[in-house]
Amino acid sequence: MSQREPLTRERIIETALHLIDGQGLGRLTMRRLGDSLEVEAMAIYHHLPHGKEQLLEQLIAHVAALPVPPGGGAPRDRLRAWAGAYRDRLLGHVGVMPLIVTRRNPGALLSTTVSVQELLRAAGLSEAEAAVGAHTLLSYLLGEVALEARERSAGTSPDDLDWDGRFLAGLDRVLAGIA
Amino acid sequence: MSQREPLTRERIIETALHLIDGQGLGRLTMRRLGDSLEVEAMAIYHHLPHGKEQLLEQLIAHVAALPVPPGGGAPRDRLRAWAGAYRDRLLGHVGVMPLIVTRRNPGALLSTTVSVQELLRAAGLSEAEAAVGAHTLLSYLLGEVALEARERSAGTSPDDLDWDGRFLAGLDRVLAGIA
DNA sequence: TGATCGCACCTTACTGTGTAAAGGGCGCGG
DNA sequence: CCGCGCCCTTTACACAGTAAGGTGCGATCA
Repeated sequence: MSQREPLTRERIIETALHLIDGQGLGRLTMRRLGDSLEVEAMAIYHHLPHGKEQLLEQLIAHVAALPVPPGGGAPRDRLRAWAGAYRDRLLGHVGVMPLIVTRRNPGALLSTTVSVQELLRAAGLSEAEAAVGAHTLLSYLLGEVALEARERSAGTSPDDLDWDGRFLAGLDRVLAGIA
Repeated sequence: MSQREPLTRERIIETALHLIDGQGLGRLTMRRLGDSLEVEAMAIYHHLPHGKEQLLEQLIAHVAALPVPPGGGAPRDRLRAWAGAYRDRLLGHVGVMPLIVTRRNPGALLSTTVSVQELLRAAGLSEAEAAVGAHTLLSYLLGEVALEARERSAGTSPDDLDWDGRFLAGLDRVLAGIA
């Protein structure tokens, strides 16, 4: 009895994410993660040979990869919708933001950027303009969420700023310059 | 002989910054910092009672506080000039970026934001518009530099992207939506 | 002058971290 | 029934931050 389900890379990552969401990035520890998985810490290395480095990389990929969904409509509207969804995703895992913004990660953010870039390209912009536009939008979005996450990670937030409104207002200003 | 100069908070912070710039944030250690200062690690606690936490806080304040300089000229030009200077400052200490973007810091970024906000206010924008504008510009700037820093912290950069050009192009698009 | 005191620094030691290395044990093919 | 290989555990190490208390030296004052 009490058959625990098998240890897999997916289960490790999801548990780690859950741990971060519940207790904060600072408390994500190999041993604690092991405890949550009902396994010794070293068992994790069997599925993630490069240890914590690899774990964090996977976490970034899991949270930060969210390309613009295909579909029709005005480019600006599609971008606005996507940006809102992306921000929600990121704010849903504020603890991972430091990793996303900080750690070099080949691919995770790239795929997202590329999808934005392609949308802009399809909307008629030149390759160069699309590249600048995508980079600008992603910079704003990540910067904004990072600032927001910073503030929210304080204790009970005494500042009841209208983050949503501020984000949307800024987003419109940025989009105006892009598409 | 070999009188070492007295240990002060300023000397500690500058040495720490130098250490980060030279070896990376990951190698900033109390003991290593002590070595650089020719002092035992615990001596630092006499000048920074809250230890590493306080040290990092001071580092952020030292690097991230750079208000818009007073002066005349078109608001947009002043903002463009300031943004370029701020980015240079941040890129001059890429190792500190993770701290700036990540750690809650009461004041350091705030004073900078406020100075931008006041410039916009003086340029004729309403309080609300100025707040949104300042927040948007700072979000873009920090996001852009964070992405840039991430990429540059890779080994010898094989990607010879024109970061400066991209930053300036994006900056103009953002400024167009603000002032 | 000599005793006293307190500042600035050092010594020691503890907890917690990531992870290398090697040891089980259990199921499965021969 | 044997041995092998996959997963996991055990053990151990170097290094992190820092609490607690000791130490020496210059300044102060009788």
